Amino acid sequence: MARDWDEVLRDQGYRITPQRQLVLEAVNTLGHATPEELLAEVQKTAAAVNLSTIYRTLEVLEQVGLVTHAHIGHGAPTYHSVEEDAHIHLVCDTCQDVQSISVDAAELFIQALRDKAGFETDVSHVSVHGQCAKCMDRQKLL
Amino acid sequence: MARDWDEVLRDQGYRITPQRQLVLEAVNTLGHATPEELLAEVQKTAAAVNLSTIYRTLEVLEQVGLVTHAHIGHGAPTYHSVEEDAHIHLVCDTCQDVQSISVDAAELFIQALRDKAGFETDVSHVSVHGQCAKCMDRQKLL
DNA sequence: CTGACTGCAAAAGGTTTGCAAAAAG
DNA sequence: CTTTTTGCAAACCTTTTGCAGTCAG
Repeated sequence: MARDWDEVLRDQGYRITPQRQLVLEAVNTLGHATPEELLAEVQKTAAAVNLSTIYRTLEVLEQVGLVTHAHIGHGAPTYHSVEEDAHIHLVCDTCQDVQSISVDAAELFIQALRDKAGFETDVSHVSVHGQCAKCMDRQKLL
Repeated sequence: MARDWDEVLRDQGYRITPQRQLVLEAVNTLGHATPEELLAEVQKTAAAVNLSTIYRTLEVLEQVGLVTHAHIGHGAPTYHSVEEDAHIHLVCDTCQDVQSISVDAAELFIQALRDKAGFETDVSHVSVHGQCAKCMDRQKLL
């Protein structure tokens, strides 16, 4: 779990700093989180850390492959640990709820994209907009 | 093509204004466009139109079902005519290129989401991030 | 006429940048 | 000691909002 994340950074010429460690831990702790939420989490331990450091750190962590992000709706992106199970976001455009499902459901689809377009999908980065079961039901009642 | 778009608006209690007509025409003309691009297009005809009108108009047009939007990457969303063929966006995270493919490739996937999660996908709103064929090749050369 | 719609300017949200000080190796 | 990284403040970009005037019906 707590891999040699510092190795990964060092190998790419990056330095090890408490800020980077804290951001990475926050991503792992929160599972899904926006930069703002990560800031709050990090500041529980180190109140002096700045938002711009969060952004710069996430950029680095993403570059070396320790985290990924996905765009869920209009607002801020959410960041995930790479160690987490890959998942797909289903975003309900009516109630704004987000549910995660296993990537299994998309296996064939992803294969099709690879075959047809030579496109290599970043599985953890897929978000599908639509309407969730709850909101579908609610609509039927009208 | 030039349907009774005014009917659609009127039926929902909205008024017909030149701005709404121009924005709708711009969406149809441009195919894919961000609010800013739509503004530019509209201003070719009516220079006084304001950006906030574009936003408010798009909201209305989307509500009555005359346009849809999809999130492509970090930046601004792009709007499409509903009359256009539904398509899925493949966004390359390396070169930022966007290609559109037919929704056929996703039929089974969408069916799976419906079965497993009761989730009704808004097909024209799906964007898939990853790496395009060109960038995959380029990477192999290194 | 009356309420919906627009333009304008200001605010809000999210992200980026320049710079000097601090810290890593 | 050199170079990266950080904190801070300001800039930036996109979107939203309040308000007074305008226009569609």
